[in-house]
Amino acid sequence: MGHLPTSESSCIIHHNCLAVLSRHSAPNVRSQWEEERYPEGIKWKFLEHKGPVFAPPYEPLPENVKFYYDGKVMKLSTKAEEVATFFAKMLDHEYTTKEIFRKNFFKDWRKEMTSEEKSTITSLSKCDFTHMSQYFKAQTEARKQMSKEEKQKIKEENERLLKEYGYCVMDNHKERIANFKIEPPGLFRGRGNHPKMGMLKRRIMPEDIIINCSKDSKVPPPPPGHKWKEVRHDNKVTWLVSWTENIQGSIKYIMLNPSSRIKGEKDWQKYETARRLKKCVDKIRNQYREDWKSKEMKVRQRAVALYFIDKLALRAGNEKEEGETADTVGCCSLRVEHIKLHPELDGQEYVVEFDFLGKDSIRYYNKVPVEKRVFKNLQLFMENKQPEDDLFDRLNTSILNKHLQDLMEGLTAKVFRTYNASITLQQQLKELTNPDDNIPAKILSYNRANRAVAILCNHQRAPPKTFEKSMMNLQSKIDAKKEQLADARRELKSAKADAKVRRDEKSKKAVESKKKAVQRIEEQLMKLEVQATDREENKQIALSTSKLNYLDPRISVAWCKKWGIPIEKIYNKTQREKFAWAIDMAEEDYEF
DNA sequence: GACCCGACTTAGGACCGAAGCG
DNA sequence: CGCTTCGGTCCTAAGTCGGGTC
Repeated sequence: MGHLPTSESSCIIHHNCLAVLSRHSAPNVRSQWEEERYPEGIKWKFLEHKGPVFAPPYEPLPENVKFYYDGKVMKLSTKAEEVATFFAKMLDHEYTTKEIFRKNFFKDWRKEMTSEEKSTITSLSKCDFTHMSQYFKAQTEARKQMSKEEKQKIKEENERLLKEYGYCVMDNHKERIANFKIEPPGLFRGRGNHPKMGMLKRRIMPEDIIINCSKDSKVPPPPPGHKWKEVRHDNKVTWLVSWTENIQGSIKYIMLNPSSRIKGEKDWQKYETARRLKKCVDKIRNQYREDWKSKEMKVRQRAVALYFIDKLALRAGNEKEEGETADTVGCCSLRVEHIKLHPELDGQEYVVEFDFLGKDSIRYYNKVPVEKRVFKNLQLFMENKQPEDDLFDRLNTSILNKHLQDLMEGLTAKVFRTYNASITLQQQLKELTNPDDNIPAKILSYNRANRAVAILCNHQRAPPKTFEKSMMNLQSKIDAKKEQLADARRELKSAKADAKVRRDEKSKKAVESKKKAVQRIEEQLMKLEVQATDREENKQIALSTSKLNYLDPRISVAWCKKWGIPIEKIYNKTQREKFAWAIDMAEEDYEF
């Protein structure tokens, strides 16, 4: 295998290049630099990789694992059996009880059956997968029980695969690939109420695969007996491998890891755009407030939508094809049924109550007081409409983004999310960091600032399955600690009384040690209570998404430098790799 | 301007090994 | 030591947005 360097050292160079540039440069210098290296949309000059790793082939079940139809044992053809195992593996999941899931699955399963199977198996409810399911559970159990040596062997095999296929060379750099393994076949599980749940996600073959690499590279060979769909040499894109998936008909890609030069630069660029927005956001805000009064309905709708995007960090909200995906919306696709207007609510005037499902079917629920003009406009937009009608019927993301482009080069709806997230972090850090705090307390403040952003962006998570239980465990620990404290206090009291009577050194010492014990227990109790609050506050909030995608890492790096916090306390290894550019370039006085 | 497609970013959940705790 | 909890990684779905076509 030709050009892949074995040394890691070649990776280091590019971060320093970024750092050197950034210290002296205004944001636009960078694009000049980029233009020097890559004229008009060229992403690389050299690209070589080993191609994808395919999912392991299907291994038929052992003879003794039975499938039953209508109470009778039935031996399935290999293809039908494979699809049946997908269902059997999900039997415990409530998915498999859902009407749509079952219907979609059964339809696709039947396509894999032989004609005899098809004529026999006519009802999913007569299928009994429990024996298969038990077998897989036993397998999982067996895997857990594996010896250290066996586990080590698997680990080594994975490392070998990573070493062989997990890297590529792009323009003199050895780079880590993000997802070099092809997605295995299985049953599609959409998020939320997805109309396609349960459909068969088919096995991807070399014949489905488009390879992208440079002409002067060593083209990866397809597996023996197979051919690639196509080999192309397109240096205007960053992907190495692509294929078309069969559920939505969309294209999937193999691309580089976030630590790569190409991703890092893009990330940097994203934050630079957000910083440019910072410079003109006041002007833009004044503008959209003016537009609330416009004679043109289209302009008013645009201005109200933009206000929501800015104030509430809503997503743009592209139109979606009905029936193809879960019914979710963003700002421009809000419908009348998603908001309620309250002229007065809980002592506040002009409150808008939002209730809709956003990306990933995550609920957005918020009651927001808005300015009178916005409120009146919303009333106007809703006049003579049905609940299922679009709130902004004269607006879509393309109109909005074209307008934004006129306000600032490179401005789109999502830049507001990046801008507001980053500026919020910066403000919150300033506000919450207490210089006298020790390091753990400062980190707590950091997490609080992070949390403020996560709430703004509505980054939620399902409460961990064991949340209630673990909360109860924690509570009983707290209760136990309280009792312990009460005991310790009683002991202290009696020791004091004792010392008063005896007046000797020994009893004085006893008092001192009891005092210390009380203090220690008080501290432990406080720690537990802080932990409980923290956990409760974090119950439904996911911090990682904003940390990874919305917060300019230079803010965090600067904060760490300023307060002497080791960067490792804020970013783990993966995150440090992704944000290497920022760690290199940000000084303690960095301002977003 | 509606529609479609391609390329890319953003997203939450499953899983698993390590750390923490009694 | 055995249990629970935590944190990191992997996985892949679901968005955004620009460009092309008609």
